[in-house]
Amino acid sequence: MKHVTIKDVAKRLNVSVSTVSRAFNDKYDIRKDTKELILKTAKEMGYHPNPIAKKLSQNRSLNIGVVIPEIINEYYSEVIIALQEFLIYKGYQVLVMQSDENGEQELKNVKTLINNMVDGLIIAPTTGNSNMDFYRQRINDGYPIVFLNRVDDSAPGSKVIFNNEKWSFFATEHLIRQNLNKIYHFSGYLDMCVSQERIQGFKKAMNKHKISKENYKIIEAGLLPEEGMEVIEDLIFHHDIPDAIFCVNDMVALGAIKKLKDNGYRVPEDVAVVGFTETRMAELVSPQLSSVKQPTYDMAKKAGELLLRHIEDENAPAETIIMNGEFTIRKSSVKNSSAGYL
Amino acid sequence: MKHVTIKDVAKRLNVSVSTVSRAFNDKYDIRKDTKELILKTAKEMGYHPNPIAKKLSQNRSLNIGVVIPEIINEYYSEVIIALQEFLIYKGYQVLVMQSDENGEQELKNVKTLINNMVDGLIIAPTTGNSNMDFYRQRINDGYPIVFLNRVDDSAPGSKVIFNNEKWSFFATEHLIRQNLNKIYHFSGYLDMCVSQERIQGFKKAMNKHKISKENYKIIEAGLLPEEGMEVIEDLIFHHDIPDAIFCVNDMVALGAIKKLKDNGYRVPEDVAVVGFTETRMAELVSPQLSSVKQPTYDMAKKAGELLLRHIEDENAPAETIIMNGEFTIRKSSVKNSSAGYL
DNA sequence: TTGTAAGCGTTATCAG
DNA sequence: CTGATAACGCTTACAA
Repeated sequence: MKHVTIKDVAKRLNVSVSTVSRAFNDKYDIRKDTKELILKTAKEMGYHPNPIAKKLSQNRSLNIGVVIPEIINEYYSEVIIALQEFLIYKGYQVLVMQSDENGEQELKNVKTLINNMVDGLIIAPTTGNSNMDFYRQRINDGYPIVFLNRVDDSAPGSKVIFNNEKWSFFATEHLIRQNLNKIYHFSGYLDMCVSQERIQGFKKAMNKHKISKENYKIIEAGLLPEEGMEVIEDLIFHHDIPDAIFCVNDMVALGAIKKLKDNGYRVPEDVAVVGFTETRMAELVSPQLSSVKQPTYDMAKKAGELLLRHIEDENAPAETIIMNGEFTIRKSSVKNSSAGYL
Repeated sequence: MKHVTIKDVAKRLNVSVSTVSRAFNDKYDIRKDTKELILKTAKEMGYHPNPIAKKLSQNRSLNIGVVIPEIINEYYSEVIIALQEFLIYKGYQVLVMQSDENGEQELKNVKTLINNMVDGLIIAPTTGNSNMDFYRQRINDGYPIVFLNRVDDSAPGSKVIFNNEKWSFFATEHLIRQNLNKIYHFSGYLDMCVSQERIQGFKKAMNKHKISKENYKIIEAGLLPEEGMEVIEDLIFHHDIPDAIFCVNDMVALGAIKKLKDNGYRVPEDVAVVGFTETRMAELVSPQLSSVKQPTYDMAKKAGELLLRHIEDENAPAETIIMNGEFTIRKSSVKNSSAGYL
């Protein structure tokens, strides 16, 4: 099973390898009929240019590395789909590696990809953003990196992020406007900037509506359903059930709803619940889950575009793109549906 | 930002490139202290062997291609995680491409990966298995390919598959044993072998228990929640609601449950429902969903092992590994919990 | 328009 | 044990 090489084709046609090479890269002058002949026989012989050799000689790989915190997460699945669609169309391969929400693994992934000569990286950092110094260095060295989500304004270089604060604010206001008394926020891990931003939005809404501190709470939950459940169990244990809960994401919200129901609380009648980062499940559960939807696909694509710009032009300026979303109100958060919120 | 190369290191230490190369590949003789010196200075200089060059000169890429039908699916997320874990540990990179449940895209993906000189492929074919002839050819040519899921016994080469028929049979029997009268199966796309196998298991259970044909039905739904919903709507429209439904997967089951509830049917009291291929959601919804669990992680890992065997030994015999699972009974399928099924 | 030959960063063969 | 040097398959000045 030998690979057919450029030499074989050249020999067969009694031309030089450069001619064959040129036939495959139309930026050089070459007579039209020789080109066609070469392309035709090459095809017959089953010749495919060897990308590895190409990479070596061109010193670029046409590969883009994508590093995500975890793959078992609809959000990042969608990111990968979007990135792949766009980048393959642009002639790049997409190499995906996942860090399992672990900073060290993330650094390993990034190094592996850099060693494999990816032309650029799109990174959604893990909780804690522990490798920012390393990234800052690379970016200063001129290595094309674009961050997606999971970083804030202060991150170096280009990035595409979601306006978490704003939409967290809206989601919270929706609860406040129903005159609910006690509103709790189940936040993500506190060392994630995304969590912090959502917390800020929550607080801002509380301040704007002059809700006193006794009437709201911010509780660190996490990102998983189990973590939402645990917090609820804890609250039940302390007889401290709020009128509404705004959760850092849908998974935590679904966990919370499950445990509430298991314990005889009705959603939304007893406790209204709102999620974030709409998953496919939001519409499938009952009650259907109110949630903030991010333009995941567009965000990823934007990140891809930005990255290509950096790859193609060393001096392209760093850009920060902040995107907005949508808040979809469904049953889980509307206590009194006659009030016109649905 | 020039890459430091083996030459730079050699020059710095006044040794030859081969010596440096040898220092990094311990299969050759080299004096211990020179080796250590080389390694040390190489590190200082920030040298990393360039995998691309390595690939070119060794004529292998240390890359494995993985082609999956869709990524926005927990099952395949888990597959990727497992494969990555195992293969990275073995010194390989994992390139993932998704076919979006489209045979042509799948073929493109496979060709791209082959052109990129992956050392082998793990493929979970899309619905219809339309590219089997192409794969058969490659396999005959000696190209290492292992199929995962989505194929049946008849597929060429090595494969790791799930015993769908058997576990579909068990799940169906669980419903029959509750003396439910009318049991319907919401199947996957009929041109998927996985669907066919699950249908076979369902039928086998019906035959064994001598259920007459008027009392069961097999309805093609698909793989998505929406498709489960549609079928339910149709049944409601025809006043044809069964006592139990066995669904091809959890997503269809969740869709079905949702629509049933929306229309005032209670699950499991009115209609018992069973899913397949346990997702994280199975435990989160109410009622919790009975489902068959596949050993996804192990299946993927096995596929990885098989592939490496083929890569390392051209003459390794093709193997077919059929794996078994677990059936977890939860509330959604137990009409009378006092009967001891829970 | 085409050919020659150097180079991309490694490994591997063969002398020494 | 170490050094030259020819591959690996392709691109790209430079010549012709």
